[in-house]
Amino acid sequence: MQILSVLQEHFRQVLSGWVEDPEKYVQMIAPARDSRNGDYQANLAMSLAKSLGRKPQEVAQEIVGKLDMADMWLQPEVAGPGFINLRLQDDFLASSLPQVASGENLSVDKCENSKTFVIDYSSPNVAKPMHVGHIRTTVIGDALARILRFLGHQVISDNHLGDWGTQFGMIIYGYRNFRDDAAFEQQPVAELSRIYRAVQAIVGYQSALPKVTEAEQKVATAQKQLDDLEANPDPDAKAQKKARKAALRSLNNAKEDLEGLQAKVEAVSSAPDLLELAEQHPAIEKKSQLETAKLHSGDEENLDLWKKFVPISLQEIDSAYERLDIKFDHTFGESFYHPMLPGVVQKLTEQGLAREDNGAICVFLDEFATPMIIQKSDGAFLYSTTDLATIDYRMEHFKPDAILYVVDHRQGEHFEKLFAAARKIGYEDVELNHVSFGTVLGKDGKPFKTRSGTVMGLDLLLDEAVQAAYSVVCDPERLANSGLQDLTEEEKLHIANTVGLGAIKYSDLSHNRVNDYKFDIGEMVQLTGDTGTYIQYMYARTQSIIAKSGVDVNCKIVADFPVQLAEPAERALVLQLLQFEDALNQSVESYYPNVLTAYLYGLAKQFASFFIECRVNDAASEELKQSRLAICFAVGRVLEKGLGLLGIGVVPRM
RNA sequence: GGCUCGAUGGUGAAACGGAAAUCAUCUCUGGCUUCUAACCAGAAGUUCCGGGUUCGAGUCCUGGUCGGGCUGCCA
Repeated sequence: MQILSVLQEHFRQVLSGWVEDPEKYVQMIAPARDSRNGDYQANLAMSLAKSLGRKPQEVAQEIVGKLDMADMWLQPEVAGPGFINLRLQDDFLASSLPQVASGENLSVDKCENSKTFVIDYSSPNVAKPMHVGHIRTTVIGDALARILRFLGHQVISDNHLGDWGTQFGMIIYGYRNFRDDAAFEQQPVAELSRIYRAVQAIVGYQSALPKVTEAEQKVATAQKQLDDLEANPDPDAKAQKKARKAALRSLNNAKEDLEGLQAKVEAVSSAPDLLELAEQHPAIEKKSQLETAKLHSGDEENLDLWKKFVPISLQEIDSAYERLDIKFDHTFGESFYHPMLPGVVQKLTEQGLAREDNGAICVFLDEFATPMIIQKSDGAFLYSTTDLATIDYRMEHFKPDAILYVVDHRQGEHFEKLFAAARKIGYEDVELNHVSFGTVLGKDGKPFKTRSGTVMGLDLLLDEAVQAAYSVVCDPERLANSGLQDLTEEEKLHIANTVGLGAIKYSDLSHNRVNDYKFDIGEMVQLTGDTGTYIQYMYARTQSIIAKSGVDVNCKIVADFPVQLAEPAERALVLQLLQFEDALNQSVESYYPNVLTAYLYGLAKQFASFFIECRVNDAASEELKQSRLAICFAVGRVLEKGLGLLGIGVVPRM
């Protein structure tokens, strides 16, 4: 049940007919941050008093006097400047636990106004290797889809594959000119990947090579400027400082540019086979672009190659999804929308929403200085064109209330323009939301991205996480100390897999998505701290206690166990269990999965306190033992379900 | 230049405008050897700086500083 909404309803009844905007005040009720201030707190009396011109404490008292909530609450208390502190009755908590322990949906109600969501996430480029950057969109999108579904919403997940991009020109060119037939026969995925990387490296090499000298000069110039500045400082100290800073900055920029170029050159010049190819195939970028253009204009040979390559690349992508347990309802890639693009441009032009400017077809938007270009001067369409076609398609076929785009924050402006254009077209009722997220950084704080072709492929990354999990969780000494020496190697591998993959997902989801975050596998699999591993471990402990109880604990039996809340740790734990639904709702309100991870971590920690303070299997009485078993069982269910909604599995022993 | 996002103990993070800023981690001290010690207690802050709004500001507004991103034909 949603305790918060029940509580808000009590206040709504008191406030309506008394104040103008009761909703505004009802929103000021929240779970107490500190248990010393009750279970929930209403912080509305202060601001209400202000608008009424009365004393806050007096107003708080009056509200408390009018509240009728003896059903499940203790008498509210007014504290401090006018806080109303609310505490649930122990009887209510105790009698509600069986619903969590036995109820089909863990006492979570299906929401009343179910909405239809289209969630657009993951969207890898076919034929480009997947890497760490794809994890965030995939994991966040998947978690949102699962949570919204569990709450009773209709969710359509759509993987907007990049299957029509310029990478195909590169692969087609490479395939024609330097494929290894035997390799392609045996391992087509690997061979295509090799071809793609080779062409990409050569493109980088050929474009970087002529720029190196210039970049070196820029570094020298910047260095000289800085030296001059230090030799002849500006008499004005402040101006000098500013000028020096600017000079230092441009020097650093120049150095970074140069290093980037050198890395690209180095990547090829240090590999004799690539160097040879680079010399045999000058202007490979241009040639690749021609192949792409041919493909897009319907050239049959290239189209045949495309049809041959796409399923091969998809195999690799699908195996990653399988490992991560990710499923989509639809996978409409860019190629799916390609035939609709001329129509989109034509329609917008006819409606007067788009017009030609400098050879390109643009949609001008009042809020933006630059237009959204929907057709290039060479006639080619862009990402924005495809996105508009996609909105058309989704609105027509899915009739959604909301479309969520789980895409990194660099595309913020693109989506703002896209949404503005969509509204102009007439899609005004649908919620269009860019669920943006920050960059994944390496341990050094720099973007965890490809520098000179040294990409950490997704598969390797997952392997590494599983391995790290194995060494932490399956450490022989630990297993011996924990009574787990009987685990077979197969079981250990299963545990490491669940823990390793869970660790990556949890780490990603537990960070506020708008911030950048550092990707550190070692940290993620730690058994202490705010990690998925810790929560999985606490789950295993609930199961371990149940297994040792000698009682066949299951949903049906637990429903009849009497619940006692003698210890503070028991009460706090049960309260937390009943707040699961509140946490889920808050989590999807603005699409922040870290709200749910924080809840689960809190629950796990609360269970750890309970574990220390409340003996279960040698409790003072049989009734107390049953009560505590019911609590353990409910905690296990909520942890399992909560992690499950994040796409993370559990194991009974670890 | 314009737009935009960020800055919180040494490190990494959390906090619908609410009370005394919450956790983890490192280091140090002290505890158990009890259903898995993966635990418990103690030691760290001018929430980047200045103004403002508010009964109340890490949170909102404004001006700086620093950093990331975007900025007409990439996605």
